[in-house]
Amino acid sequence: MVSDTRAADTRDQILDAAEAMLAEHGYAGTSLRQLTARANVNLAAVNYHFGGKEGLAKAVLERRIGPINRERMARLDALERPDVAAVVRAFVEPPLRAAAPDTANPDDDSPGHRMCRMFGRILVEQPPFLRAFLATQFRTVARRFVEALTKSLRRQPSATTWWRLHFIVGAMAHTLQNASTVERMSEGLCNPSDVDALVDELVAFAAAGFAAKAPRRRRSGVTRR
Amino acid sequence: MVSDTRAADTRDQILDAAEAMLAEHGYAGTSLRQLTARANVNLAAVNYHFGGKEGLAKAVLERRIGPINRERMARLDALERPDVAAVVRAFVEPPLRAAAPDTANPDDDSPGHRMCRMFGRILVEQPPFLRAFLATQFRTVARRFVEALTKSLRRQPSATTWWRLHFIVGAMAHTLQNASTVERMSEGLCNPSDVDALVDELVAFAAAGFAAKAPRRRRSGVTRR
DNA sequence: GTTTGTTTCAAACGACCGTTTGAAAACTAA
DNA sequence: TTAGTTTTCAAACGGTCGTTTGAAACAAAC
Repeated sequence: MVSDTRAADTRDQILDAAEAMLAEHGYAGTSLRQLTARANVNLAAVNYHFGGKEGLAKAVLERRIGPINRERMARLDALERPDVAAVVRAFVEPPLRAAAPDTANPDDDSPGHRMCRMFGRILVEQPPFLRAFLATQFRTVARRFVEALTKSLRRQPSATTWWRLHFIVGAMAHTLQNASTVERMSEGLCNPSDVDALVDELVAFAAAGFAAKAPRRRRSGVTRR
Repeated sequence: MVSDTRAADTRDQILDAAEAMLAEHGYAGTSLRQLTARANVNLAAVNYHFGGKEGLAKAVLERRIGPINRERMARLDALERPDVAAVVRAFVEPPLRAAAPDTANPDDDSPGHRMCRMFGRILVEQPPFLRAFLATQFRTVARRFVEALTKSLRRQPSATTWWRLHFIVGAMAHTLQNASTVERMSEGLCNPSDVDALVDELVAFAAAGFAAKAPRRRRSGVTRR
């Protein structure tokens, strides 16, 4: 055992650079050569510390997902009377909030922004080797929130419940990934940097959507499998 | 001018193969060699017909986005009394519906499924060179729907309106891309192949979210730029 | 048949990819 | 200092990438 800072330093530099590049170019679009150059680290360090590109991606995710999911759980547990909006907020706020931890110096390359874009990106890209990993990371959280949401509405878990949680994840991921798009299209009306407002918007939208009456089941047409 | 079918055939074979591979591996993850092998076409044909990989990607998108956006507009125009749900449906149904054009033979590799996954994938990946292209393709549609939605609620266009349209796009894109995830996590409760049900779910969710009371504006914290 | 223009094809180009290697360097513990 | 371990580094490996090239195959016009 060696209490060395060299290794930890390069590990962190690699993780930070990887987060930035995954946010911008995705997994397939990120090369270890650009990455290590940016991190001022030798190319072989990635394989030495993380075993390869896939291991690096997992480590990047692990470093962020854990704390966020723990905070989600904590917020959920802390709710005394959990109405829909509160549960939705417990679900969407931790990841969105992590986007702007640095209110004093909020620029586009702040760690929070990078982390957020990386998160949104990976959530939708889902390289094959990450599917299992992501599933284990999110399964229990998803279950608990589906439970809490159905209970808050005094309903039974159903396909509608799962669909709606899925929609919320999609809205969040797309927002994290493409915040600048909405700003451009709305010609500045929307300001993605105002995280408070963004969280309020998403919570209001998602809570109302979640509380909506479930669509009546059609006489189903084709049902495969 | 030569009225030849050779050229048109290889063009279409390339486009079909590209659609399938973009759906599965995204832009950066798709190689022209695998692509041309799958299309039974010479490697150089891509550069000959489309000028390169980027030109091919644009052509793949152009072939699908045009019809879908035209149908969105047509449906919007056809609404006599456009309430929120109807407008939302006019927006989300054409792309989702295009996922299952072949009810007689609906398997996972149907053109609709492939197209849909490609669409969802590109919408969130947004390779840099496509950003301008996508913006022009969607700007007018987005404007018209924001108009229609605000009118249906007798409101003024606001940041909230744009945010919510953005959320809907995100929910849709994420669903197109990760339909299998929700099926797995819900342990079969959700069946992404039942497009009718899926459209109803998304419309109910999105319409309710859109009609919700706008969140009251906080005393804003940081407002950058 | 010859000519002209279009489309296909095999081969190669240079560049970049992720990974491996073996030695040098840095550090710890004795 | 010495021995042993951990970490860095330059170099190279085998492959795949997108693109280019020049000749062959093809269709139509003369």
